[in-house]
Amino acid sequence: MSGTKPAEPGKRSLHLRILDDLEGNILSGRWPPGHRIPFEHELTEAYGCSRMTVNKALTELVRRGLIERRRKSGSFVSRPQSQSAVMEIRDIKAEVQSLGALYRYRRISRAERAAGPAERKRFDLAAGARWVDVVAVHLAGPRPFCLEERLISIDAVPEARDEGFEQGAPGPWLIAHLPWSAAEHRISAVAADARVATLLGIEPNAACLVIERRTWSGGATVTHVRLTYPAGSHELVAEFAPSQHR
Amino acid sequence: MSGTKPAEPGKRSLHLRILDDLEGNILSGRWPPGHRIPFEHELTEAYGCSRMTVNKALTELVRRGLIERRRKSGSFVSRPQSQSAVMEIRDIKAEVQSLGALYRYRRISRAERAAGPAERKRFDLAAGARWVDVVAVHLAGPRPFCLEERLISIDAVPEARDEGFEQGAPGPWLIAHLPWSAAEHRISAVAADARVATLLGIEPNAACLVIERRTWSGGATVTHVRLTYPAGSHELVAEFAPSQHR
DNA sequence: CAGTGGTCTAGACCACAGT
DNA sequence: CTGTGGTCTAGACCACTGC
Repeated sequence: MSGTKPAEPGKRSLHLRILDDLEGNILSGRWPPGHRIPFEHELTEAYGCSRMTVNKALTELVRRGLIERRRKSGSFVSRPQSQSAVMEIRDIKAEVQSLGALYRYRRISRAERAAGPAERKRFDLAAGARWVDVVAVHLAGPRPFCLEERLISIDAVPEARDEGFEQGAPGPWLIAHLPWSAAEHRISAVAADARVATLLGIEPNAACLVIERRTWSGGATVTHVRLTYPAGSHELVAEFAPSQHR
Repeated sequence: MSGTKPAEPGKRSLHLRILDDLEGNILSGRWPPGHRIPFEHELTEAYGCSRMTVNKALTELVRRGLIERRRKSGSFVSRPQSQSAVMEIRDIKAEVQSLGALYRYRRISRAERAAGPAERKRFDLAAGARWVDVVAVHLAGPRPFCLEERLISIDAVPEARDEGFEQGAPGPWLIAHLPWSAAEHRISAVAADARVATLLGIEPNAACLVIERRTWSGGATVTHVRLTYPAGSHELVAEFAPSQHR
């Protein structure tokens, strides 16, 4: 009377198929943040399986941070957490303030322009793609702390057209306007060129830490940011403990 | 007839307790890599619960990479994978070779010495703790690629006493001799001082990327390494996609 | 109070790898 | 063939929370 559904040959197990389906709906944006996903008993019916099976998929989505669950209310698509939970790249404002310094933000320039051919290739953009191109400096007290060079795809985030980014940095603004996305970080050291040295108030050729983050969703780049920190002002820390059940 | 064990108040759920117990045995080293952990039916008996419950804990251990399971044979403690699966910090040799260059390794010095007071404090070491202190250069073709400054705790890895590290780098050697451990990375940019500049064949004050990795197990630091790359020779890449079921 | 998720059971069939 | 893990079922009781 029990022990059925032995997983047909060549097929992934049922709970993985359910997981893929749900995750697909979330990552594609079909189910935006805040959306209530079907109840367990509804999924049970839809897939013709027992509750434990759908529960396994839903539990995994919780672990991945894609949904949050509340008794009596249901399960809801989470809002993407700031940047990346893996490598703690926090909000620059919070970082400066945690150093005990006064945080200030100064926009240097903002332009709207077409993506060049090299950019289109590097960032998987369609022909005719356009950027909002922002340059800004984050300050800790009197000293420049970090130079931000930001590109935002107008196709992906059309609201960026109406934003001057004069008062607030693009990063926090984007978090509220971005769908679920993947990110890639590149971290390197460079010698400051003349322009960067001027903007950061350091000597030309001084050592800098550069963090580039490319964020994309559904194949195309959504935003790209290059953060340049004078040597010594910033350290990236990542801890990899084998376990940390919150 | 069913529906028992409602999780006593104040207690974590049973599968989490089982998970903690097993994980404790692995991370403490009581169950070394390769050790066969109890079969599901044995755990079922030991905890007086159903198979699904122990399976939930074991499945989570697989997900965390702490065990591997083979039908008919059982479940075994995994060997710690090279460095960190999260941030791809690969073997330096492999990295150089993937650039198409000839890899060479040159040990500069090796010493055995007591840890200083500052080190003991920073690294949670007992009084009288001793290091094996190795300095070496990794080369890509004719050019220095990376400077390695390595400390190995003799208490944690006594076999290091018998190793000269003249032929092979400490990193690969350690992977075979280390128990499960946690790691913390610090990434920063620095200007090369005179000594580093000489060893790497670059100008003094040239920009360098520095990766420091501290590895510890059971409270005390096992090894600490500082890798210094000339700017441009090395980039750290980390991708954070929301999903990647292997 | 009622509906949802959180957890658990006591089985079951199957695939797979050692013997 | 046998023993292990992989998966699934059809229930169950409980805790929490919104109404």
